[in-house]
Amino acid sequence: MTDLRIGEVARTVGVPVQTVRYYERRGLCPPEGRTPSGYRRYTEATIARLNFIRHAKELGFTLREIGELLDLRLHSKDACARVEQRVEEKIGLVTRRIRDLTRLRKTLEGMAESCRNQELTGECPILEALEQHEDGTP
Amino acid sequence: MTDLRIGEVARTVGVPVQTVRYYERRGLCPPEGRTPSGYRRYTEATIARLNFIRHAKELGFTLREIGELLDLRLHSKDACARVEQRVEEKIGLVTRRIRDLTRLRKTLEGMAESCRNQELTGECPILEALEQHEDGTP
DNA sequence: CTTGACCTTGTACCATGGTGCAAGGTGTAC
DNA sequence: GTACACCTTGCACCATGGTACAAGGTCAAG
Repeated sequence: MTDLRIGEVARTVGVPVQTVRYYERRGLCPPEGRTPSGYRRYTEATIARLNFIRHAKELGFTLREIGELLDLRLHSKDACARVEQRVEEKIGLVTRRIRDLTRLRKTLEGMAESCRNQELTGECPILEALEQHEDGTP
Repeated sequence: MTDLRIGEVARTVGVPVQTVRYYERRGLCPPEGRTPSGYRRYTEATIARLNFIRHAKELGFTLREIGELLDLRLHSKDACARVEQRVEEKIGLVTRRIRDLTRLRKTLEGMAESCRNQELTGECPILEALEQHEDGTP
């Protein structure tokens, strides 16, 4: 299995090569090494990494957070116990997001339901629906 | 119930006044009106609105998306049916995020579990754990 | 009627996450 | 050896989401 150059990995995951280099500067996807002439060498692992980054970005994680998630993987050989603690932190973060999104979805579903039922009144209960959303960020 | 000035609402929700004005420029929180001398007038509703914005931002929504969510509320008097369609779209978006985050959490939980079990091997199964995350964005 | 806290507009600046372009080296194909 | 696609670095520019600052008006207290 020969290694890949930057253009190939970029094309595969669908990002510009500049973005790959930008992520490298941010420490998110270091190349495997360099060819004698200075070209960056990558493997399939980089493609998985870039797909993970793309995915995590859509979920609202910052590049910093994504880096931390990826570091859980990179440093894994060192100390499982220390890694585990950070994994638990991330689980907490993700759980909070899921809970908030679930709450938001519930509100939206209430709105849809209200819309369906009250077409006659002309006054959707939407105004109050979002008001419940005030507690927030524990 | 007298109305509020920008400093009061900003202090209440914990954002700088400039941010409130920025959100106004972005169409996210228009003032109720102006005093004769030109001060912006707000009500409690603005505070709910700003809290919603703060909250939604933490969930990874862009200001544009937040504006669309808030518009569902603003234009609600017009046409419930049209609103309902957009609400359903948002439900779809939120549902997809919840699903992806749930998947990520499952992966993280697997990582934590592996860490706990395999402290002897020195080789956490973290490297494979995230690989499953490749499908993605339907 | 001045002081101080607050408001106004306008403009400039910042960090994050890219995107593009110029100038030049590489590498294979003809 | 000369196209051509691809790579390199470096620097400039962009949008988003703010944040800060200057110059000036408002208003209640003393």
